[in-house]
Amino acid sequence: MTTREDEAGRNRRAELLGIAAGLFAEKGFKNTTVRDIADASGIQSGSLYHHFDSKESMVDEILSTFQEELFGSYDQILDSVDDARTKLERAVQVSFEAIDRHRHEVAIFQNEADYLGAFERFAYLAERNAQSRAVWITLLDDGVRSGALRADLDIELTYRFIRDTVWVAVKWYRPGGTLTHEHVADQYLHILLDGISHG
Amino acid sequence: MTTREDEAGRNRRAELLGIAAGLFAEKGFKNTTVRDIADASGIQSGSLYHHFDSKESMVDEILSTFQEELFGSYDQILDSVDDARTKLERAVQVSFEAIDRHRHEVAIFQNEADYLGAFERFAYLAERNAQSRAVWITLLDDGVRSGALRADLDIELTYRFIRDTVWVAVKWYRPGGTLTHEHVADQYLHILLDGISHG
DNA sequence: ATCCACACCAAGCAAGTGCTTGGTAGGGTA
DNA sequence: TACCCTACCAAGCACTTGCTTGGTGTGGAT
Repeated sequence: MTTREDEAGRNRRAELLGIAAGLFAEKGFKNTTVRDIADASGIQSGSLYHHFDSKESMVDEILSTFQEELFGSYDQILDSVDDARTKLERAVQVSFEAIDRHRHEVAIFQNEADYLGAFERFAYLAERNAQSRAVWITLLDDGVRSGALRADLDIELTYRFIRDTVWVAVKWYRPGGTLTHEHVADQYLHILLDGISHG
Repeated sequence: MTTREDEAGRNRRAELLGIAAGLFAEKGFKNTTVRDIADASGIQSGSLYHHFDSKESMVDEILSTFQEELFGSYDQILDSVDDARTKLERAVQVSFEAIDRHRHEVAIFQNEADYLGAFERFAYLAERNAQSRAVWITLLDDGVRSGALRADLDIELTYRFIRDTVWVAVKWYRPGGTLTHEHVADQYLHILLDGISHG
């Protein structure tokens, strides 16, 4: 009942969720057993059910918490007064930052969205997907309209290429390695905006 | 023993493998049960073991057969007398063609390479990965050396971006839809080579 | 007519799955 | 002291998993 106890409880929850997120990202949701999570946490599998209703509710909490934060960042960009090109650049940068700071969550979303999306409980995943598409399409449309981007772009395909290439980086990017997420974002924007061909 | 029986046997094998590939691609290898495959094939789960040793040997056959074909195509490109830019374009085109013709196989490789690669039996997956990297790095190096590509490219990052964006298209590309794989390859090469920014 | 290989079925086993149950040690509260 | 709450354990239940076993019907060859 006291504040101290609540905090202790929350910390333990967060700790267990972090361990679960790492396993879900590495091995997949279905392929990670409750016993795996318990072993990695140093407790018995049954004890997890003191903190969580089910394995499903663990991913649920992991994904929804992360997405709330991510889309908050996107909204800030859309609401800003920057020009179209700057907004596009910031959206790419924010995405690579998310990969840097929340790689487990990003990986889980990338790998499990299709499977989990089939359950009613995870219907919000499809909504977030549509929301994400809306963000990028808006940025690209504004870019073309303002003259910052080529007028002959296939917007839909361009959106898919950006989305895919950004998020799939979670498969190889490792924070603390030789590459910073800022550097990766810069290089990617250079390729995306200017191409790789000479002149 | 006769040729006719062999052919019938092989056709049935291929048919069952095709069904299995579709399920593995859609639901994941571990997440697809032997009973799922049997149900989709209209037989009992035990009957699959008349044709195959194990579930593992099914993916094995699916992946190794596909990779043999794909890398044959890459080798043809490397051995050709085309200039560097043409080779790069053809490699991209061949990859999108593979997505068009073997989407299940591509999807399985993309999704399961990490998991399966941990087993000795699938060590060849890591080798193929290295081989693929060698192909792209060669193409990019030649491109820079010949002046077709920008000299300031981060080759390693560029390779990752190309690889990721090409193969991840298997997640949304559907043969027989409004987009042909040739169109997608063209658009992608346009973005990759010239960028999306105006002028 | 007999044989036989092939493709399949019906039943079930051992291991692993998510989750439940009844209980306990320990620290804070009244 | 008596009480309660939190975080955990030990055991196990119902179900699913990959795979095995012994058997059956059928079509072609002899």
